[in-house]
Amino acid sequence: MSEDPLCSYLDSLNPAQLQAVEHPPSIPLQILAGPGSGKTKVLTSRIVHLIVRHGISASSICAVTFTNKAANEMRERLMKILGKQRVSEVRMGTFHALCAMFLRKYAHTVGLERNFSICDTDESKKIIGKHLEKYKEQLATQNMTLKPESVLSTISKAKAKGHTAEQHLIEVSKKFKDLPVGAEESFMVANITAEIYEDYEKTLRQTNALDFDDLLVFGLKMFKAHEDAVSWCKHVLVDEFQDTNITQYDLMRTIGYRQCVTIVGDPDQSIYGWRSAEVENLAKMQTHFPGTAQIFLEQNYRSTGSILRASSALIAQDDKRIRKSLYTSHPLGKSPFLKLFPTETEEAAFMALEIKRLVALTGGMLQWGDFAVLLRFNALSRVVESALQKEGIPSRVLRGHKFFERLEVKDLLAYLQLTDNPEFTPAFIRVVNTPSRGIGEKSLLELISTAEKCRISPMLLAERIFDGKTPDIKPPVKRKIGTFVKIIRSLRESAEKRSLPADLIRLCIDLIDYSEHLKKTHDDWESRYENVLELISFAADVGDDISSIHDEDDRNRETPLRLFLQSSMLSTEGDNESANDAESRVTIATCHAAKGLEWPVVMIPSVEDDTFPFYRAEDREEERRLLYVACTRAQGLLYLSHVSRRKVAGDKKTRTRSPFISQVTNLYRVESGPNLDIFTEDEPDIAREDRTVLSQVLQRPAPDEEVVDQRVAELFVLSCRAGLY
DNA sequence: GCGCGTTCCGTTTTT
DNA sequence: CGGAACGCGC
Ligand SMILES: Nc1ncnc2c1ncn2[C@@H]1O[C@H](COP(=O)(O)OP(=O)(O)OP(=O)(O)O)[C@@H](O)[C@H]1O
Repeated sequence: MSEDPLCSYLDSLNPAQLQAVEHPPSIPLQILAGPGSGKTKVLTSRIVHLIVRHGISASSICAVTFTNKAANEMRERLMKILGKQRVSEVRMGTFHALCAMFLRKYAHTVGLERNFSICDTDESKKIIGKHLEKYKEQLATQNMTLKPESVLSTISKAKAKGHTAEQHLIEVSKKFKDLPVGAEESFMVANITAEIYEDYEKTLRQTNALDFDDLLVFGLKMFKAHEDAVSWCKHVLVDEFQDTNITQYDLMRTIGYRQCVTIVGDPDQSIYGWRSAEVENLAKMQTHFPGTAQIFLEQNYRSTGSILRASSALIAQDDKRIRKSLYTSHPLGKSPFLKLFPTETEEAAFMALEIKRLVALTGGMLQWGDFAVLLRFNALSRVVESALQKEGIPSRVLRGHKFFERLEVKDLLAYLQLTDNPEFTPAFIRVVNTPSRGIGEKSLLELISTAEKCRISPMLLAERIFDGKTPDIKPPVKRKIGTFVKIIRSLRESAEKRSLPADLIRLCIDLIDYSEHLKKTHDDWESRYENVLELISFAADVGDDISSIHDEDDRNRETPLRLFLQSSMLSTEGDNESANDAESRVTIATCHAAKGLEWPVVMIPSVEDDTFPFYRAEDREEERRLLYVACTRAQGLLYLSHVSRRKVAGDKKTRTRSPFISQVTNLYRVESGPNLDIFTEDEPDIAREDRTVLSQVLQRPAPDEEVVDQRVAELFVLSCRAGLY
């Protein structure tokens, strides 16, 4: 074995993994394998191999990850082998981030301004809601209503297939060509939706904005139209390929035009069908890339035998799936725990106490950060959070992009968006009267319609009124709008001097006296102000090296503000959290957010019917796969629980155990004896040999038995006291 | 135009 | 039960 990481990166790979890493770069490759088989590890090693063995320059490699977090982790792993400089040259990120990055540079090739804003789902809904008003009466004649989110979802699905508004309209008329009797209403809805799609696009273009799907659609257009945008690319690698949609697939094809592509994926882990992901892309790749090779990895390195056995039994119930072999050389370990509790309160309390018990029984081999509670949806986190808090266990809740959706964060972001892109009217509407300046609905509507008549943006109109270049509008606003214009101009001036985003936020807070505004308008201003501070610290952490294309020419570099706004729209909470922070707290997250991650101990509450599968789920099998993904995040111990009665939407509902689990236990009851039960109801008593198994699976030193005794005694004393008072 | 009280509604999953 | 939307009175 060599000490030099540039030589030893192949050493820890098994034969199949090695074969995948060394596979000829010019032959398209699919690495298909179950959870924990080292797919991501192989992808990372392959990048190193392409660079050091095949002499492909780092800047010619495009690595697509599913989340920003995954990109950061991969970057960190690569850093240890390749060094900071070279890693920063690899074009790495999500499809969305990569597209955004290149669209800044080549905006003109697809008719965009370089300072385009990214419109989030909330703003999109508002835009659609506005357009929807026109169709209210028409809908009312049929006693129908149409929700903005359903329109947006249709539009999003169309964009995921690469359909423009016009194409979508054609699709609609095709679909309804032989109008079935009784389908008049859905035809009307489809038509109205198609018309709104057109209106919505117009608004986005007018406001110099792209929505999330547009990043992909315009990115694809740009890569196709402008050869310079793709000619740098000598190899494309895509992680979590089973969850790509058609537009993303086309992006891969376009960027990987040299046919040098490597993808990794696992059909059993496809859980984003609801977002138009298509597993079929795997088969499609075989036809579009002739000679595509497949490599299967069958050894799981992550989990104990019994966790893998239970998970495999679970996914095996999906009878449409292709069977796959997956084994582990790890010991069996403790059977996954499956238990019923009366209500969610007892369930959560159990998890908290069990975490404490395990920390003691493992003599500190397990810390808070080694535990994850994985949920079907965010709302389930409430009880868990408070139960952990009550026991003094530190935790962090990964709420995806929700942090950036809080009103105090959105307010400040809107000021900055408007600073960067005065045409981004959604931001103008949000903040022109925040804090109150006496510009209410009437004035606002008047501003917007006047601006439309003059064919300029409301922001520019406001500036012109303030400058006296344009007459004031009906309810006079010149005085009131003056403060606002001055604020935006100060921010703009500072941004042009390439001020740091954190400083710009502080400046903004000062200029609008935002803390005062929060105090006046919200009782919970304290926690809201904490979010403001968190936004500042997020801004301080955004490095410009990772989110922009390196360019010697300073004039071609994006302003720090623009890069910050982009990452705030594209990143999720905890994306760039330090390992330190993650280590000291229990993680609470959704199963979706847990994709690709692993923890020594995983707990999944509410494994009930109507949760798994979720009662409104369109695709039942996808729900099963979701539970499978969650279970396979566990390395050493897995806990599933369900309750008899759960408070849902205010009233108590009777709940039953998830059918996915019942199917498995029924099967095993027939086939095996009681001791071979795939799940157990008994709380695992952690003895010395169990600690040994854990230390083996986690590759950590086993604790000193004396330390264990001491920690257990401490816990006993503490819990006796708690019992007394 | 603003602030407060009321009702009503309905709980996915995310870039 | 908790948040967003609405409506009423100032
Ligand atoms: N050859 C190996 N030797 C030792 N450990 C390995 C090996 N390959 C992978 N591992 C370990 O197994 C775990 C899972 O690896 P990785 O995350 O790459 O799997 P994966 O296939 O991407 O999983 P998933 O599909 O669940 O995302 C990691 O902790 C990794 O370090």
